Amino acid sequence: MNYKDFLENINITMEDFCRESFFENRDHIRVKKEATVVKNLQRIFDAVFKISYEKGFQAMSMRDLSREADMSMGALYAYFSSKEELLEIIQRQGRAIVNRAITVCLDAEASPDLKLRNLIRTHLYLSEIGRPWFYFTFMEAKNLSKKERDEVLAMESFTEKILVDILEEGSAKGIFNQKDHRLTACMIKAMQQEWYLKRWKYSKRKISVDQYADFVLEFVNAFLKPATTGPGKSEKMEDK
Amino acid sequence: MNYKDFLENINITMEDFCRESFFENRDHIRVKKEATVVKNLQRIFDAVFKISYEKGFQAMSMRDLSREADMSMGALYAYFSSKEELLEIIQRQGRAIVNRAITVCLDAEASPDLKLRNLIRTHLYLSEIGRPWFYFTFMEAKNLSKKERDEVLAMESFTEKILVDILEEGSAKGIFNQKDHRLTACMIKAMQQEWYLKRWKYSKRKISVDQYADFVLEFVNAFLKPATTGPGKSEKMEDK
DNA sequence: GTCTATATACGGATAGAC
DNA sequence: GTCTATCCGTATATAGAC
Repeated sequence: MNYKDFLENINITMEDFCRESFFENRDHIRVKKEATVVKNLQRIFDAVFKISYEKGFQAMSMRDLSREADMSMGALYAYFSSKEELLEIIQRQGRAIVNRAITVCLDAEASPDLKLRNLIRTHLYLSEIGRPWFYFTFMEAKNLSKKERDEVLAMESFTEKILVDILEEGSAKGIFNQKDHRLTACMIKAMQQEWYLKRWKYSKRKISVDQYADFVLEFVNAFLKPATTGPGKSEKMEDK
Repeated sequence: MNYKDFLENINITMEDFCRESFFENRDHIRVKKEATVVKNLQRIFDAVFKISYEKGFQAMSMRDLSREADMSMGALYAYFSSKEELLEIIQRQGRAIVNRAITVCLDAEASPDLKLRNLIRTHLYLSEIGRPWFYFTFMEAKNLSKKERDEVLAMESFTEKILVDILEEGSAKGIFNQKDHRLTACMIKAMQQEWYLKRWKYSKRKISVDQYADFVLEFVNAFLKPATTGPGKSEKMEDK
């Protein structure tokens, strides 16, 4: 699997994001025509991501947003009832999509090393498509209400747990080493986050998400390789 | 070296931080008595870190700060001329201290693997002492003026460069492998950042900074170990 | 040196015209 | 559905008393 394959299989665009947001929140959205809502939500969300990337969600005024999205204040408030609700809608919708994509990519039949490879790639590719959202969520999580913040933490635990389960399975089968699986999972997550938190750096250096993913996998596999004290299964747990 | 040794050798306390801030900014600080300034700066900075950790610097009002630091608005403004200046003072002072500590820990005589070990530990231990500052800087860098933001980026490049140099030296001497040193440096930095960005997680799990440092070193070393499959350097534990 | 009180601007949110 | 005009609270920053 590479990024191109991934894009062809999973089909998630900004438009899907907006359309789903519309269906999820249609009770609260005063405008009723789907096409209009989708079009405007797209402008709103793009503007939120852009301004938040530059100076943070808290520092973004509704007037900033109105200017960037090219809509009046009044029009904006037809789509959400408060700035906080806007934040929540974006967070919730993103979580739903990530959740779904991660769950779909898990294949109970595959071997642990394939599962791990698949999961790491999927997460990186997902964060490449939805980079603005991933960055936004990481930076703005602390501004959420307690209830919403707990959801973010639950998400973090959820993805970590999946990694740990795979590592344990591989460890039991002798494919991976017997080190601390939870810490290993944390390192993997740190490397995944690095990709969307420092994206500017990799853009500048022209490192593609595929190159990055390959490197992370190599890095992780070097650590996971079981101790090969004798002439046993010394190499290659590797690749498709 | 472990955290305890580090603490005994390097002596950096919050008070030092405040005293140096005073000397650096005495022109702009209306209060002149050192003891008073140091005491009050400490209250101010502690309060800034606390509130910013909870809701971010932008969302912190000067009234919040006044309440938390137990000083009046008027008193606060005797120590800085604007909220933005306050932010800059904190950022600058922290950078100066980190810079000094990193530079001091470099030992030109040591072997690359020792240098690397030393540098990774120093950075982790430093971020353990100055956790509030590290977290703060990461999260609030985007709120700085362009000039200050460039300083943060320069700092990032600086520490990355030191890592890359060590990796190259080790690589040349056959102690490390021949992989992409810049990407390796990025992975190391990502793992260092993980420590102060997700500190709550490790506190909850009772993982000490020493345990974390050991784990990171093990992780990194597994990757850096030169391929020793046989005579000659047949790399590739990898394919694709 | 520190306080209280206040100037002034800007924030989120809404009413009502079109 | 969208716009303009506006309400009103809260923000930063300062003046002047003590």
